[in-house]
Amino acid sequence: MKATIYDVSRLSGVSTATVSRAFSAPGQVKEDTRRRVYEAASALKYTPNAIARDMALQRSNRIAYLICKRQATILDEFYAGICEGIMRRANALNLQLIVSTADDWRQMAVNAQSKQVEGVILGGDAAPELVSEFQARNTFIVLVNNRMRGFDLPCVVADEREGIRLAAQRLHAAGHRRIALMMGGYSPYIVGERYAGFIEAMASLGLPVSDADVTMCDRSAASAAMSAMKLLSGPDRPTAVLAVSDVVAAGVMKAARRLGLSVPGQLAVTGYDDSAICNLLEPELTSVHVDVRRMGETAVDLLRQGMDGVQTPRITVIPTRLAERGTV
Amino acid sequence: MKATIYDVSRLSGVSTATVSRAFSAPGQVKEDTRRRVYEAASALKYTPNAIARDMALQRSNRIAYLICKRQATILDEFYAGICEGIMRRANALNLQLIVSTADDWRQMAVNAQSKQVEGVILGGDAAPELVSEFQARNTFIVLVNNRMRGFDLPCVVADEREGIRLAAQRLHAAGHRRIALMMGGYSPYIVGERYAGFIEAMASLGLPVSDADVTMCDRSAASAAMSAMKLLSGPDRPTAVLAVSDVVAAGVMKAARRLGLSVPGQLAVTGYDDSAICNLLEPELTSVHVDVRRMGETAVDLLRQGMDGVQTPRITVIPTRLAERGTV
DNA sequence: CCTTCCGATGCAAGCGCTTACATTCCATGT
DNA sequence: ACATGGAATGTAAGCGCTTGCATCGGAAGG
Repeated sequence: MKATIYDVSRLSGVSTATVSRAFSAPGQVKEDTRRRVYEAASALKYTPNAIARDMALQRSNRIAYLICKRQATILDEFYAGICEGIMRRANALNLQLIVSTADDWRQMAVNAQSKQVEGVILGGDAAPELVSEFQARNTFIVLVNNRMRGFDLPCVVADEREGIRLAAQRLHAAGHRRIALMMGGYSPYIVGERYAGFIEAMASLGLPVSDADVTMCDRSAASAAMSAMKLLSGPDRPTAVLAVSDVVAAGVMKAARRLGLSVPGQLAVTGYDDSAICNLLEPELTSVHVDVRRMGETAVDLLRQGMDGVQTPRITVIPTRLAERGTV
Repeated sequence: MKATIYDVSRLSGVSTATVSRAFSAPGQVKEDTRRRVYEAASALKYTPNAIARDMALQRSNRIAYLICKRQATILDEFYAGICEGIMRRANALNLQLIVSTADDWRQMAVNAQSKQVEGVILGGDAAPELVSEFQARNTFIVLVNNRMRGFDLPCVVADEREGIRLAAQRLHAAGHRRIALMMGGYSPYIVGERYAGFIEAMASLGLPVSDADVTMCDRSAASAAMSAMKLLSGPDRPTAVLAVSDVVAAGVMKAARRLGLSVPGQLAVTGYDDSAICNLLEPELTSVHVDVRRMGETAVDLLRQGMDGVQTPRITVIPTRLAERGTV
């Protein structure tokens, strides 16, 4: 039913080899012949069969993006952004992309092989076993938004410390001296970096950090609001909160409203991710911006290069900046 | 390098045909033989090569999800939800999924063929030419969140009218008699349905609809806020606003705050989509819930069946319900 | 006019799997 | 002991493409 290279060959009166070359190496075919082939092809509505091509070339051009985080999926704007970047780049580079969340990674590692996946992008924090599994099947790996010690893998991460530093600096510039950190619900790597960034920034600003001012909560706004209530209801409360995500920041703002604290008047807040909700909150949320799409694109580029045997940098850092709005 | 069916065949001492059967039709192979085959396979870390299989079987098991909406992508929570459902189901049914946004659909239609795409899910409002293009290549099509007259295509849509009706009813039950509708920025189909739903609902509640109470705005919160300012600042203002999306609702709430109107005290608001932001707004937003994931899953099921030649229903309606929170 | 050489083309062998058809095996029935 | 049939297995021909190598044709050089 669908036209094959044979049909084109017959109609144009040249061999299949020539037809093949006319498409994949036009330079090797005489102008005139090439034109005849193209005519025949379009008359037959012929398009090369990518599957057969892959089969013959012994490659699959397939990559996978695994989101390794409990209940974090494409619905999470952050991962969606990365995914968006990955998709775009994959399409552009003619790579098949398989996206999967982590819940079934055990099995994923297996049919990653059967699906002939040549490279895999691991988002969130991947289990070391998973990594070994892929390495054993010598599938090329790129980490995104994570780093793993013990494994020498290329990774692309945001400049977390810088992001936090920018936020802290901004708060300091606005006159805040007592700055609290609210974090939690993220991967060890992220939590680690942001915490370290906070400590560094506070030190360089010459501000003390009290243990009471570093609070853990989970990633929901409700949980954040609860923790924030506790943090903010004391008499000697911080005047600014540096939240680990926009959702947490939203929780903090809820708590502030409940306690009758005006934002930014009596309490300044910064978020992280610069997600869509920043513009919806009242006042609009100042937040650390990361170009997630670029992270995704970079990851694919790295993967592509790695698969092609090109040497790639171990660590690619995507810059962060502060998107200033109304909460400071 | 990678073990093939031949290697397994040799090691286990049976023919490749038997190995093949041991994997794809275990019932046809004697218990004992099957075990030998499996042992050999796992010794060689063999996994069937899906590409070769597809090639032999003359099918690709590839489908595509095209988001046909300017600047709406996976970043839009709504589409992300559908996409999530599609991915899950596609993975479960062992289908390759290609996700692409609409900007390059022209070319997409072409390499959809070369990539051997067997079926395509069209999200948002697709161009009729696109549809014809696919039909010409006889690629099976399923529409999601849209319907197209002139084409007899299976589609899965949410029960928009019911959703609007539920919201209107709820507002009515809370004593509101002057209910405004704020909409815009969506596809003709969605706008049409929701508008019709509004008119229907108001009629059945015995409430009059004044033209002044139906406002158009685009999909951003800022635009919505502006329109809402106008709508709400007159002396004879509506007491409730039924917004076409959560973002628009957020804009309305902003306007209300700016005008000093308390929500829900002096103004009730309902949103649509029941997205993550509902819980972040203050007060939390009452919104129409749609099981988008199920929409995606259903679309894949429909596609699968269609590709298999099974007769499928023309229209699948996913029920909607009202997620009640604090803005009514 | 006849080599020489190179660009253009054709030939045919795979790539790893499935499957129709042929063959072999073995448990029955007689 | 032997015919018989169904179950288990083997044989080999594809699926649509690429590509190393062989072949051909014509321009350039002698």
